[in-house]
Order: sequence, then C-alpha cells, then structure tokens
Amino acid sequence: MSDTTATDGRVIGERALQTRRRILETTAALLREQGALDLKVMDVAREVGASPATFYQYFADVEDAIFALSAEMIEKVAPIHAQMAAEWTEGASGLDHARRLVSDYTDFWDVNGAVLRIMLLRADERDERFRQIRRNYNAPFMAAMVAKVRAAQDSGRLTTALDAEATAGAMLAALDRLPNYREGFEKRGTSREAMIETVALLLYSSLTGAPLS
Amino acid sequence: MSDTTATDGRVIGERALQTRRRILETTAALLREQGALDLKVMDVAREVGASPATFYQYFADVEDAIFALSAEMIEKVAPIHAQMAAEWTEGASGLDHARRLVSDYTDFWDVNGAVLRIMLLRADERDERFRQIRRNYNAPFMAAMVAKVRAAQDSGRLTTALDAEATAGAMLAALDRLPNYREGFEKRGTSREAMIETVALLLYSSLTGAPLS
DNA sequence: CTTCAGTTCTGACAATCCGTCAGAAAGGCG
DNA sequence: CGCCTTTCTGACGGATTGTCAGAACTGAAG
Repeated sequence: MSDTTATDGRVIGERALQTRRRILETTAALLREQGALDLKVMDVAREVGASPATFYQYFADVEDAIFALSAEMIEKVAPIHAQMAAEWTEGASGLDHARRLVSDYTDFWDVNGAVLRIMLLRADERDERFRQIRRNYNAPFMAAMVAKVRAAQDSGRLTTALDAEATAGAMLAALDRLPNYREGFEKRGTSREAMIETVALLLYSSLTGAPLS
Repeated sequence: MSDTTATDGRVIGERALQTRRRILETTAALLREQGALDLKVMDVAREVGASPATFYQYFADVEDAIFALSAEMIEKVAPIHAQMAAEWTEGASGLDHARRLVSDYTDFWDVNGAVLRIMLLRADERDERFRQIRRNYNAPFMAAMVAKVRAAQDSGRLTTALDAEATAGAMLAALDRLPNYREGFEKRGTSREAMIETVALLLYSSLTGAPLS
C-alpha cells in the first residue's frame, strides 16, 4: 500500500524509483531557482536529461510532483516534532526549548522553503489534497502548543480570553512567515539570532502567560 | 508619469482603460476560483471575450497582470493604514484599536486573499518587483507597530530583549496567515470572533507589554 | 551466450498555448 | 462623409502538453 506507483498504477522497481527521485530532486531545485509560477514539465525533463514522457510516467503535472515533495515534508519535519514532544512534556526551562524550536524550524524553512511555500499556497487556495498534507504537517505543532496553552490556562497563569487553537495558529504563522522576511530584516540590522530570540520570547509568553515586561 | 501604458509604452485612452480593467477583474476572479499555478493567458482572454493578443497588449503574461493587481493592493489597504495611524497615536484604549485592526484586516484578506497570496509568494521567491510592492504594502503596518514596541520599551513596560522589527513582523505574520486557517478553525469550533479576539490580545500584549495572565 | 518476459524509457504525434505581427475595426474630428 | 488615431484581432511560427506504440534495457532461465 505504501509502495510507490506510476501514473498507470503499477508498482515500480528499483530503476524507476531512482528516476522518480531524480525528477523530484530536480523539481525541488528548479523550484528554488525560478519559483513555481512558470515551472514547466519541459524544464524538469530537460534538466533531468529525460523525455517529457518519462516525467508523465510518474506525475500528472508539475503540481503533482510538488505534491509528492510536500508529502515528504511530513517525514522530514518529524525530528523537530519529536524534539518538541520530548522537551515540552516536562514543565521546566520552557524558554530554552522555545529557542531551540524556533531555531531548528527556521533552519528547516531555509532548506525546504520553496516546497513549503507551494504547499501552503495550494492549501490556502482550498485544494483538498494539499490541505490534508498541511493538516498532517501542522498537527503535531498545533497539538503541542494547544496543550501548553490549555495547561497554562488551567493553572491560572494565562488568560482564558485567548482561544487555544487560535493562539497556537498565530505562533505557527509567525514561525512559517518570518523566515521569508529574514533577508529584509538583516538588511536593516536585525540579525538571525535577534529574530529567533524575539519569536522564542513571544512564543514562550503566549503559551505560558509569562510577562513580556 | 502615473499614466497607464500598454506594453509598447504608449499612454492609453478611455476605451483601452476599460479593457485593461476587465482583464484585471477577470484575472482576479479566475485567481480566486482556480488558483495561480495553472492560470493561462488563454483562460483570461476567453473569459473576457477577447483575443489573446488583446491581453498581451496590456500585460506581458499572467504574472504581470497579478503584479498590477498587487500594486493596487497598496491603495486598497490604505484606509486600514489610515485608521490605524489615527487611532494609535493617542495612547489610550489600545486593545479596542487592536481588535478593530485585526477585524478589518481579516475582512481585507477575505476579499483580496487570492492576490495577496501571490504577492507574498513571489516576494518570498525573491522577485524584486514583488518585493518592492510587499515593502510598500507592509511599511505602514510595520512602522506603526515598531513605534508602539519602541515606545513601550522606552517606558519600561516591555522587555528590550524583544527586537522591535521582529516583533512587528511576527504579528504581521499572524495577521497575514491566520485568515487562511479560519475555515479549519471554524470546523473545530473556533469562531471568527474568537480568532480575532485572540490575535488582538496577542498583538496588544506584544506591542505594549500588557500581561496575558 | 542467447532467448525471453517484464520493466522502463522515448520518438513522434495531435492538441493546445505562447507571443507577435500586419492589418482590420472602432471611434473621434473637421 | 473622408481622414487619422487608437484599439482590437486573425493568423502565424514556435513551444509545451499529454499520449501512444514500440524501442531499449534488465535480469533470469536455458
């Protein structure tokens, strides 16, 4: 069931798997270089050194290849989830854990941003396939943060005027968009470290009720 | 200088202006319906009821039309900027002002999201033209928020461990991404009002140092 | 080494889209 | 109505899309 298949449905062998992977890596590379809006099947095929027909053997179109890359993001981000889950269970030293999360996740965006942007775009554009991926991609982050908020609210440290899901979503939004602004920030004197420290503080404060003063 | 021109550079008259506008509106409508990735010049031309050649008289390609739509976002968002500038000068009743900003800006996203998403995408993908638009679009928000943060820091109500620009950016990120999650939130019981209240609280707290407990 | 069956890849094709002309249509003015 | 300017389009060469039938490759069996 988790076997990789061609567009005609047949399960593919070792050689085909390598071709499929070359196509995916090339798609990701071109996505980084030239963006998604005018990325053609022809571009990928030429770069791979294969016939366009080969591309269509594995993917319906470029978006379908980006979808496959998006699906892989779920596994790729798993270590960050795991780290977070491990650290956030104990109640202590939350700020350091927030710093690590923000730092690791910013690095993750620096590597995988080109794919993540299209995953979010297509999900925002209401494509159900991509929404499913986005949900699975976000769920562990959301669950961990929502739990933190609820715990802080239950113990009276954080106001119940905050909606737990919306609070988690707002922090995830910051994590997902700020890496895209880093270049502009650095041009105006805000270093990567300052950005990470700031987001970590905001995250920590929002999830625990710790004051920002 | 601010006259609208065709692709060959000539200044266009009344009839052509209307054609150009019909093309822009149609592009925006199709963008809402089917997203940006497979929006063809042909689709727009057919829907407008004109020859593709007419489209190319005004725009180099679909992305160029979206660029024009993005540029218009700057004027369209100006009332929100103005409202914010007017309210945020006085120091009082900040939370209500935050609520209004979040509510108005969420409405703005609901109407213009399809264009805003591509504007942000192309800027994130390092396209200088779109970056320029994004900068102008964001600048008033950023300026107002940065000023708030600095003022709160100067009066000792907000920790100087926060970078003012990064703080403003994080809040802007929440404003720009949360409308895209609203549908999912509502399915799980978080209403639009709860979302707005939450973001307003987070915004108010981050900009002023007001505690969340 | 040769044959053979299954797998993978590709050349070639019709259909569509791209982008550009020269010239047709529409509109205004004397 | 003629004339000029602006605007629009049919038609074209070129490129991309998506689909075949069959060619090339692979490994295993004889």
